Formats: sequence, structure tokens, C-alpha cells
Amino acid sequence: MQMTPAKTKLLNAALRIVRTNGYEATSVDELCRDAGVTKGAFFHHFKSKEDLAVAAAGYWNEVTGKLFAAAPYHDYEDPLDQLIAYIDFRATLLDGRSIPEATCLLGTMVQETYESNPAIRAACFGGITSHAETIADIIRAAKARHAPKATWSAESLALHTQAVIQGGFILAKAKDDLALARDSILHLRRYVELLFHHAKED
Amino acid sequence: MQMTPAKTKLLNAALRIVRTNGYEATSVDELCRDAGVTKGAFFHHFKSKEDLAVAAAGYWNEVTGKLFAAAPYHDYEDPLDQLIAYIDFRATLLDGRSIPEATCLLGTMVQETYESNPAIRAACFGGITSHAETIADIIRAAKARHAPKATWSAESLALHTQAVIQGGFILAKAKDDLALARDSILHLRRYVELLFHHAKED
DNA sequence: GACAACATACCGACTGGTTGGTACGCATAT
DNA sequence: ATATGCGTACCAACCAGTCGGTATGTTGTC
Repeated sequence: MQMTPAKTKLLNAALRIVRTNGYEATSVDELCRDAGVTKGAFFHHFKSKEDLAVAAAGYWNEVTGKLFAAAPYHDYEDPLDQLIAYIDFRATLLDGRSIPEATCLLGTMVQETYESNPAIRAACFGGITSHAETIADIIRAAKARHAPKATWSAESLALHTQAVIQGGFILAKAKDDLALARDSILHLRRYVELLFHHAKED
Repeated sequence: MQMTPAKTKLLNAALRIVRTNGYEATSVDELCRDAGVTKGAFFHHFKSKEDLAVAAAGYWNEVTGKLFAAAPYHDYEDPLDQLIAYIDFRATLLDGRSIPEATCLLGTMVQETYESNPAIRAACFGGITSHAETIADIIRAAKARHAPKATWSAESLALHTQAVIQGGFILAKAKDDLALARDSILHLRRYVELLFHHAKED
């Protein structure tokens, strides 16, 4: 999608500011100031603040989609290796980043808007589940090869990976330390290893 | 702590409304309307909206502290049984509740305030870690008895339980379905079982 | 036990600043 | 010429917080 400069600048500003201060605490004026455009430009491209949030969720999916598509975890032949490498990749995404830079726009926005703003909630849900689905594909393949008789489902485990990552972000925000998010991802890695290790023993 | 009726009503209103709409989207006027008190009463008891949020976090700890202290998971002799029962108890806390009723005030508030409001962030951190510490005590005992040589720490696993629960809430909010939170808690249960099952084999 | 002095709990009109959103003007490109 | 992209000026609603005031204790003094 071709985008006009002001629109792109506004969306990038939204990713940064909303992840830092949340959706409600982010004002249209601040967004415009940060993007270096005026309010006229804002309401030319977005019919409301809510509309911007929905567009930002879509933009987030675009940006992170490319990031994950280009990530090295795809290079492994064994899907279980891919899964472990994906988890490790999620951990490396915390390195050298501040908390607002490392955390997820969708998880942040949905907390504030799930009850009051169905459109934003749905956009966040779509983004999270579409990413989880790509992980579920990997898990499905890993399960078929290494744990065909396991009782858990690939979809459920994929969503769990996202839950752990999102939950890790919350703890990290609370302590102001991304190490807590890293620790939880490490537990997740161990869980996946134990799950498949256990299945092989049967 | 003895509390005046208006103050208690405001704190109870805060627990409900903030969990529903978030901190920023909750106005002082709405809080007063819901509590059935006036603005004068609000600012008599709290010197600012931020002050109310900090007090609400403390109040949340009181209320949930009693809930967990009276919960049945303490009745087991074996600390590992206690831990599993705690996890199951967390799952039952979702039953028959709406999402705002089931979710955690601290996790919701800290997402919005971690960068812009250190006092609220610290209050949320204190509440989460003090609860996690009670779980860490159980895990420490379970580890001493069943997995003395395990490499993971009780504190880290305790925080991970909280991360999974918080992350489950985010997914539940995104899908508007608490089943997702339940699923993640089930994965957490399996993780703990595998962790100790694995340790016993060594 | 009566009365003054003071504290606590609460009321609700008001304020100055901020909010999301609108109306409209103008330049450029087709 | 007309649609698109953006700037300027503005608005009504709402926001957190203030302030003068009342009603109801509580405490100390004689």
C-alpha cells in the first residue's frame, strides 16, 4: 500500500507514542506534533482517533509481519527446531531495546479498549491471532513429526506462546525491567522442550 | 484500616470501572457518579486521581490477599499439591465471571502508567510481587522436597505463573472470551507437572 | 454538663486548560 | 477544473482540580 508522507509519519508516531503512554493517554495533538504534521492532515487521513488506532494495528501487523517473515527461525529443517528458534528470536527482540520499543502495540491497546471500543479490539485480536496462526503452522508440523499422539492442540499452544510473551511484557513494565519478560520466555522454551521430550518417551 | 463510607465506595467503584475501561479512560466524575458521592468527597479523601489509583492498588491487594489466604489450596500437605491446586484455583476464579470481573486491576493499570506515572507503576509492582512471593514460598518448599537439584529458581517460576495469568487476560480481552485465559492456565499447569516430573527422573 | 475550639466528612458550583473534531482556505497535480 | 493533501483557525464538551461552605463529631476547659 502506497502511503502519503503525512500518513506514514502519523502511523509511525502512533506506534511509538501509544506503546509508551497507551491509547487513551495519547492525544491527537501530541500525535501530530510528534509526526510533524497538523491536525488538518490527521483528520484528512483518519476520520477519527479510533480510526487511527485501527489503522495503526494494521500497520503494526505489516511491519512485524515482515520482521518475522525475514527472521532466521525459518531456516531450520525440523519444525521443532523452528519453534525453539522462534522462541529464542522473541527473546533476542528484547535486546538493546527500551520497554516501549520492545513491547507489543496490540497487547497494550486491547487492554484499554476491549470493552469500550469493539473496532480496536477486533483489530488487535486479528493481529494477534494471525501471527499465532503462523506459529500454529510450525507447531502442527512439529507435532506431526515428534508428538503425533499428544493431547494438546497446536492452536492452543501457539496462543499460549503469545500469552506468555504478553504477560512477560506486563511484568517487565511493572518492574521497569525487560529481564522479567526474558525469564518468562525462557520458561516457555523449557515448557516446549519438556512437552516434546515427554511425548518422545511414550 | 477503618474506612469512611464514601472512601470505600470510591475504591470499590475504582476496582470495577478501571478494570472495565482502564485508568486514563476513567474520569473522576464517572467514579463519583458510580460511587454515589460528590467530587468534594473524592478530593477530600484523595489528593489527586493518581492518589486514588495508588490507593486502589493497595485496596486491591487487601481484597485479593484475603481471597487467596482463604483459598483451599493451602490445605494440602505436599507443597507441590498446593502449587497445582493454586493454579487450578486461578482457573476457577474465571468461572461465571465477566472479563472485567475476572481480570487483574494491577496488570491493567500498569500497562497504561508504567512510563508516565511512577507512583502507580510502583504500587502495581508491589502488589504483583508480594502475591508472587507467597507462591514462591510454596514453590521453594516443593522444590526442596521434589526437585532439589533443579536449575530454575522458585522466584522466577512464581513470576512466570503471574506472567501466564496476565498474558491469558490479554488474549481473553482480545477475543472477548475468558476461555483463552483458561487454556493458558492449563498449559501452565502442565508445565509445572512436567517440570517436577522431569526432576524426579534424574 | 455546658460551651468554645477545632477536626473530619462531605457538598456542588466553578475554572482554566485540554480534548476530539470541524470548517474552510490554498497549493499542487492530474 | 477538480480532486487530493495539507495548513490555520476555531469550537463545544469534557477534564482534573479548587474553593467557599455546611453538618457532624471530638476534645479540652471551667
